Amino acid sequence: MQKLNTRNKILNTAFELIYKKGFNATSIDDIIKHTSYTKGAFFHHFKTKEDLGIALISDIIKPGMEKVLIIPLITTKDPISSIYSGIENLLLNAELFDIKYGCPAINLIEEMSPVNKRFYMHLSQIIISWENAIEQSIEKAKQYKLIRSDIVPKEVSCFVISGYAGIRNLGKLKGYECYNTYLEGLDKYLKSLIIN
Amino acid sequence: MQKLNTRNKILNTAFELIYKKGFNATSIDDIIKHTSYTKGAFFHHFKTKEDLGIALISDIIKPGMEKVLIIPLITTKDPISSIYSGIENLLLNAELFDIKYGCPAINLIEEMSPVNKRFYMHLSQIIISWENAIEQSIEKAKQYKLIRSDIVPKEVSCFVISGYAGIRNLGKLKGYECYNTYLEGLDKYLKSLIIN
DNA sequence: TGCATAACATACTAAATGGTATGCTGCAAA
DNA sequence: TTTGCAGCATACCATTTAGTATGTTATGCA
Repeated sequence: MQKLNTRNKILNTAFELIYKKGFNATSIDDIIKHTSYTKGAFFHHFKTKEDLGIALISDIIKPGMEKVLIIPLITTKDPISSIYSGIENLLLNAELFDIKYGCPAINLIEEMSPVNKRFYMHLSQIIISWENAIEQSIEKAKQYKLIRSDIVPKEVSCFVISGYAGIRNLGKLKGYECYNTYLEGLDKYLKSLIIN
Repeated sequence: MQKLNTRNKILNTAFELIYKKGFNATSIDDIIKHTSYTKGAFFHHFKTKEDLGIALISDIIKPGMEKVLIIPLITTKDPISSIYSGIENLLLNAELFDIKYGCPAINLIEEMSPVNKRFYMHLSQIIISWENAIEQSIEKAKQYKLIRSDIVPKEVSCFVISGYAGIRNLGKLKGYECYNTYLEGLDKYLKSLIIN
């Protein structure tokens, strides 16, 4: 559990604001206005606004994604349904998230990865970890004879991850209805991999 | 064809910059610096920066999406392969686009639709048009007995559109390789709808 | 206890930002 | 020929921005 020291309080506040408004559109003044601290505290704990963004990814986003999407995949005995339930959990059960604002990680990929190398590197690492976890799950499922032998792990991970990223985008326009529609589609797709 | 008057020159320049850097991160000064005009010209043709953004959607993005994704679907005799080829064209053959910067429409949905009602309305309209075109194509394909009767049009449109949006996001991190991987997956998915 | 340093607060700055006020110029209509 | 206005240019402005300079206070440690 995260200790609620000053740094983490600022970080959590920044996370919520940046999640809802975007990184560039959220000012440092705006962040500290939502805490009990001042600019001195902010720049004592973070050298630049960019550093805050990177800390946000490392300390909040990355652990959050790993907890829901990656750890379960490593430990499970049922890889296919774990791929599904990780995404389902993230879509339906993440209390901090609001469908209107999508997924913090995907938002930052969209906004920052093309224009900032540090953001790009750190965000890439999260997605690569997820990819690897999915691909290893598929391999595992192959060994267990759970899925067809002609399935290409990299294709599945690409299809699953882009589907998640996309529904987070579409959800901003269409609301919860499309989450369920997408989850049905994902379920059918994953089941189509299984040996009959 | 767009007449290259002052307004359209500014609009085209703004489109390129906003496409690459995002709406908020692109300043009016930056836009006019890339044209032969000044701030007076800008505010003569656009009341506010927001108005420029909306004009960008109406005059450039919407017609572009309609031309590649919607018009072909309305006129085709082969709905399923037209759904595929529209996306393939947009991914591989749009010269103005760079995989690093994704899709202008998807970018604006991500950045602006949660925080600006006018952006939300105009961008929604584009996606709804695409949805409708896909769903009507699926209906048409059903009538032609090309696809299974149990296929739900809304599910297909949701799956296809979110897939496109998602691969635009993932592409920013992973480059062209994943476009081809995704297109293979899309092809397999669409063919799974066809009657054997 | 004394003291160094961490942990903040306050006040400030230079640059950038969206937008305005005002002026000039050429052209079309009367 | 004059007049009005579209189509710009120039100069300006208030606000916001990330970041700094300089303090003050708390705290751990010798």
